[in-house]
Amino acid sequence: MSRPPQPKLTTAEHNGVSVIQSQAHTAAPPSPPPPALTGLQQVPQLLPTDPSSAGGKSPSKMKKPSADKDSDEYRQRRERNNLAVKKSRMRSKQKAMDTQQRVNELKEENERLEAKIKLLSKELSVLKDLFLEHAHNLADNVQPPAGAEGASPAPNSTSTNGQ
Amino acid sequence: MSRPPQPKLTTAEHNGVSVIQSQAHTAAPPSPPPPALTGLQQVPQLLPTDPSSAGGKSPSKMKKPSADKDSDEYRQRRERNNLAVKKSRMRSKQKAMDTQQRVNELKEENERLEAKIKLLSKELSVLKDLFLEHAHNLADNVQPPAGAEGASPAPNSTSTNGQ
DNA sequence: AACTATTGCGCAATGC
DNA sequence: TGCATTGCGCAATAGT
Repeated sequence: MSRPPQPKLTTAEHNGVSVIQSQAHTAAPPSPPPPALTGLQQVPQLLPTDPSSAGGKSPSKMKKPSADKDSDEYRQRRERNNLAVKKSRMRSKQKAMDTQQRVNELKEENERLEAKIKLLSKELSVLKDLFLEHAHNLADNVQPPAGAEGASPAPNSTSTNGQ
Repeated sequence: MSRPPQPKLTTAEHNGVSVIQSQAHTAAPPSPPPPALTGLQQVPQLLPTDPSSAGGKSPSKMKKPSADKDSDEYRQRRERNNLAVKKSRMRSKQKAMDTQQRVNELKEENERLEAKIKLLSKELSVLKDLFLEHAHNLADNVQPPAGAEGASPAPNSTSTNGQ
């Protein structure tokens, strides 16, 4: 909502982005325009009041025969719009970049999560095995053979995880 | 006078994409262009050869003073470039959308993974608890009357334990 | 009704 | 040389 209600013409500096708005949109390309080359530029040269308008239909409509587009307000509006356009495009681009970045972040997180899953799965499987073993021991026999291997040496401390 | 751009309505039809290259790029937006509105168009009105060019260096260079932009090859090149531009922009936009979609997919996957992690964690915790319980039983060995958990050294001998 | 924000488009410079 | 990208301005339109 930060909309500077007052369109102060002149070098407008909205944010940190400097928008050098040259007076005429003669375009100010990054590289110095070759002075002797392509001295062409879009010369709007619009029609002041449409000379060949069909037979003056409803002649009462032009407040100012001399001001339709060739000056003043028109120019001002154009300039404002140009600024708006620039801003909008910048935003758009920024957004695209942000989205891309988000993809990267999400990808990373995904990997992390997957690793974690792997770990947990492993732990689970180990515990389960131990359990089964135990159950077997209990069920199979009741007498612990002296040197029974794989029996139940000692519950020991579980590996525990490292969450 | 020179209203050079006499863009003969070459209704250029390259592909399926109709590029109505009307006389002036008055733009032919999707919606029907108001016939009686905005009779303005960017009239390129370029400068023939820039009179103020530095001293006529290598004067021999203009094959046709009358053909620089107002016709032939120029127009063709423009048209091509316009197509290229359109294509490029379409691609760009498409890419942006794809990226956005990717974000959504990744987000979903993320949620899935997290759910899985939660599940595994729970399972693990259950098993661990069981284990601990068991360990206690074993450690306490013989049935503790009721609340003799302080410690019962009991050199034990793993035996006679009824679950 | 007046503005800004978006969007499609063409032009030209520049990057391969 | 030719297509691809990119910045830019114009105009139509959507959104407030």
